[in-house]
Amino acid sequence: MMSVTEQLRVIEEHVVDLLPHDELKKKLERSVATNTPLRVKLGLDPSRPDIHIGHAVVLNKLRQFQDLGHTVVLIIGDFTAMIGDPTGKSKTRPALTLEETRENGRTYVDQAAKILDMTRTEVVHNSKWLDAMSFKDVIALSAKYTVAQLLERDDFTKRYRGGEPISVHEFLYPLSQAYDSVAIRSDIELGGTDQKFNLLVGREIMRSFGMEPQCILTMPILEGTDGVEKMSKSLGNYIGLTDSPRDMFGKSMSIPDTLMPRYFQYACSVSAEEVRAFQEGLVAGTIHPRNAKVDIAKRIVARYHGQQAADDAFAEFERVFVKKDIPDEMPTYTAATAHEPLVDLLVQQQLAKSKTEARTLIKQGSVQLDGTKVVDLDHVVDCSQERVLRVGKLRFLRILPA
RNA sequence: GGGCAGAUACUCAAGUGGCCAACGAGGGCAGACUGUAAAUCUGCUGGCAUCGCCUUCAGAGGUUCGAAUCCUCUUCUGCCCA
Repeated sequence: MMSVTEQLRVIEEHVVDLLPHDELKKKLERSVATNTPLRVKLGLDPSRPDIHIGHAVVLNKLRQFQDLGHTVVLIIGDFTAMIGDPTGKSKTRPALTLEETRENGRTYVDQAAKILDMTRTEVVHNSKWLDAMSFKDVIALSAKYTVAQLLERDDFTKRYRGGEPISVHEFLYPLSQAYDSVAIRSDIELGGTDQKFNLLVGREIMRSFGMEPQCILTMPILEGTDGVEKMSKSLGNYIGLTDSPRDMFGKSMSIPDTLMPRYFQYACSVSAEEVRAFQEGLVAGTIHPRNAKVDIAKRIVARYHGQQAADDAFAEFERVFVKKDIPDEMPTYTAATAHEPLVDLLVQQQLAKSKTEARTLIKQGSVQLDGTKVVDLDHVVDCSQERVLRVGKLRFLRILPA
């Protein structure tokens, strides 16, 4: 096992908050002295099963803990997901059944396994202890915290001031998450910076249960490919861990230039020195912005699909977007008849949502057949031979004769 | 329990009897340009259809030649008083 000083150096890299620092040091010292790994907690929300490179920022940090010999405890929030939404952002997130949350939890863990060492990972469901609590237990738990303390949370404050509704059960989420820490005897809990409040509640609750409080560690919330909102599936600005190499590469290339340092630092598994060199190169102009972005895109693809896939994705990108050629692979459609009206074809193959949209696309000159723009709204496609239909920059369809 | 205010398209937000498929902003999509699916500029953004028609402004009724706009009830939300 590494020395405490060395461990701290690794742990601190790229983090936003690490509180309280000296408590963690003590825990590490004890861990080394007694040869006992720390229990490192991460809670997962299984209401959305797909994880993206934003989640990966925290998962990478967990992996570092594992490489230092510590134990990761993944808590699948199946109980909390059954009840509904904690953030209040989406007002009517549907409550899931226990089975759905279990299923989502499984796929989540499968994806997390791309990053974590599963031999050093415990996976638990919080329904195990939360479902077992009686109403009396819940009241006893909620007596340990005050409304004023809960209202300190940023989004509660904002909503309260803004006259937006806050349901009582939303107050219970931080408490239930805190209780998770009690249940698994957490030494340190990780999360995004948006979780800071919830993580700190965990400390208070653990203390009131007579336990040594956990330390907390937060990682930055990675912005999505739009460069503004945080990365999330529902906003459609995410790069999924299971995205194809082509999509991963293309999405990476679509980030704003200003975001490149962030992505380089948090999505590319690089050292602090590399980050510094990268930023200096950009500022000094010795690194061309486009090459910098290609570098980032390649690293991200290589991280999840391997170097070969990264090189292929780059070559494909060059061909399709720089040379305006057509991609290697695209969806195919076998024509039902020899002649099909273009508008119907677009809708039927989901290249347009409605006929009106299909007509708009044609009018705007976005539709190409074998590289030639089609502007006739009533165009009938001759499907007696193989054709390539293109809509916009991204959507392709190979049409095969009947 | 009482009083007041509000509910508009993906989001925010105008619109208070006809000129409203509904201003504007964001988002999304597309075009031009480019170093890129970046930035910038421009267009489109309910559906069907080559005039035009159909379905929308929380829900259900009603008034009217005509309503997102007026009335009644219902549902939901916020604020104040208790």
